[in-house]
Amino acid sequence: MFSKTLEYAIRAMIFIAQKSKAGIRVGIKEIAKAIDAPEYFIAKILQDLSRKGLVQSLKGPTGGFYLEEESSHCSLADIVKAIDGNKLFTGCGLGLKNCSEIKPCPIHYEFKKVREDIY
Amino acid sequence: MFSKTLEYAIRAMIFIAQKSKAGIRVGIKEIAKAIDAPEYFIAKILQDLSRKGLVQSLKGPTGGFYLEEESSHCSLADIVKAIDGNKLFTGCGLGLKNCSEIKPCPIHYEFKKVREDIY
DNA sequence: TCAATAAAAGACTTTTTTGTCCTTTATTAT
DNA sequence: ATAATAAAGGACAAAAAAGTCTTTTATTGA
Repeated sequence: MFSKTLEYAIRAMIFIAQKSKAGIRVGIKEIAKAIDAPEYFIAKILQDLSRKGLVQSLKGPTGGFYLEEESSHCSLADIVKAIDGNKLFTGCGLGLKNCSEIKPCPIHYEFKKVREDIY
Repeated sequence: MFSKTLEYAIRAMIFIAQKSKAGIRVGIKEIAKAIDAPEYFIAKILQDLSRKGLVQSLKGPTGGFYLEEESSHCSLADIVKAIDGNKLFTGCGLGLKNCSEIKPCPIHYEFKKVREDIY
């Protein structure tokens, strides 16, 4: 369903959100341990999400990752889109190029329901 | 959502089912062209599905792939399970090992609904 | 029986995803 | 100022997925 990268990203964002709500910034090591993900790998992922503005970070001692008020309303779909683009929400379930509402593939409407649920 | 292998598998199975309904066996080349998939790759996939009994095949001239009466009732979920195992239907949406009904992950119930829809 | 045909099987190569390490840059507290 | 800390960035390495090619085996029709 979701790629490893996306799984780690969602897990990390949830963890950071919880800590951030309590006013605490968390470092990569703590995050990696808490969500059971490879440290250097989740670091890369968070760097990416940070550049895209979904999470905030601060270098140096007492630094770490946290969510600004604005970022704390980020949805699961926002994370999916930041990591994998929105092919999950716009692409055909069978990967067909010319599938559309007018020319639907055999699973078009069922898949539409699934994708809307994820959203 | 689905891997390329799975996408091709589903597309091929649908195509074979249609042809088979008309009593026609179809060869790899025809399938590959019809579903727009790499010929040798879909060959591998169908060999696998053939071994697992989801599709039938016959070698030699006039040979090809087809569905027996029995196989023609195969569902999309059957194909998913044959290719990817049933991790999509039993695993946690966030990839957590210890997620369960008793100890659900943050998206457990939403994901359950999605997976049931796919099924 | 033999040549032609088409799937099965096995060995590959390429690309993508996943995971790791090392150096640089920014920040803090002393 | 400076030493310690922690994220950012870039360069790799390993594993998995996707794709290709060649040889073998089974079947058919002439």
